[in-house]
Amino acid sequence: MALEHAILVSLLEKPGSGYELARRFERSIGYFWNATHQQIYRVLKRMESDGWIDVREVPQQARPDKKEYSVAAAGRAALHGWLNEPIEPESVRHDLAVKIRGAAFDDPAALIGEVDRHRQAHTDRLAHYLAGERRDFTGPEASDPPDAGRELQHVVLRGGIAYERMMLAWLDDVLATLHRLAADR
Amino acid sequence: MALEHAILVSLLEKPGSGYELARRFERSIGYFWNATHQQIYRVLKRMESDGWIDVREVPQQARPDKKEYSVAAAGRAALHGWLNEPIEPESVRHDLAVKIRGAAFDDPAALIGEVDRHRQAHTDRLAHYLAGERRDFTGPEASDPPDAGRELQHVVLRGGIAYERMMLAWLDDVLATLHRLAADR
DNA sequence: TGCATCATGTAATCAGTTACATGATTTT
DNA sequence: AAAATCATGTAACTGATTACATGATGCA
Repeated sequence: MALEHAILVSLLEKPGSGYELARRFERSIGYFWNATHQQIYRVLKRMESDGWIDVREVPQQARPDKKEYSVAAAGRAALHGWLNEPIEPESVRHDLAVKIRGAAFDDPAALIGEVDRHRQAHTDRLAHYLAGERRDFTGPEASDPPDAGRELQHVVLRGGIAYERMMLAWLDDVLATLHRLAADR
Repeated sequence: MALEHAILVSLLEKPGSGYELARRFERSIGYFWNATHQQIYRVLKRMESDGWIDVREVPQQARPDKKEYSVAAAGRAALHGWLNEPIEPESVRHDLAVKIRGAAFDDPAALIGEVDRHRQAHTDRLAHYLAGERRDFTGPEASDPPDAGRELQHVVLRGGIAYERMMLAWLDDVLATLHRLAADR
């Protein structure tokens, strides 16, 4: 399990409340890791009682108070342990691939709309990533010594960009195949 | 949930036992959907009691008897329903991406070995896919009318190939970044 | 007045993983 | 003699999803 670790990394990058973490998981981090607020609150509670994170009550005006979490020494140690422990190259779950193979036993043409929707979603994500890259990773080049955090965030973002581009190309391939099957029969 | 549906598709492509399904999930299908035998046996039982699949006891010589499952009318209907119901473009979980960002708060160089291991795993998978493509999708071209099942299986396989190629290129990018950070500091 | 945002949670259920369990045959 | 393959399952636990619940402020 690694939701704990994803939270640790996010809190090391910037301390924040459960609510803020949930929003980060919806946006940036959420593209390679997702979690709902219910899940996050539960895990934060466990992490706190395990001494991985510290809490600080932050009173706010015109807003409910929030609990700001930050990483404690034990949390850093836990992250260190996890980083030095091998993980399995993840086996993905591509629902869409199952649907495509399933379409052989149904109407392939009926899938076109669905694939189009996915294509649109990936187009949007790609645009979102590229905007983020332009915002955060252009301008003042490599400081010396280089900022490791910045470099590493950038390489992860480049991964997201490569993934979306690959998906778009593949979805075009899928659409061409579906159209071909719909045409000649 | 879609394990049921993945099983339906697999059984439509070819009826088989729980054990055989588990093996298919390890090999071909397992690259875009994974499931253990325990999970599969449980789901098969539920699907059977829901009337989605039929069972046939197959006695074998020199081997334990097996239960061969095949898709019933209700199962086909369930698949049809699922195919015509939109699914969310999946949010993936990239543990490795979390580790890479986490390395900013630890030693980036320590991650090199791990990333190398992943690179090797993806190289192996790519080779496996390409071998499968050569075996199953070369030779006698487009029959007329084309075999929809074959075409759709091929386009899914092309997706797997594109994914592995993208990952290899990205992991090279990651390795270059890690080496750079390890060198100048 | 109604909806969105900020902020936190509980409870129930469902899905997935790990461990345990059995037993024959075939291959090294 | 030991390990791998074929074949099926149960039990316990952990993780994830969905539904329910509350309550203030600010905007249209």
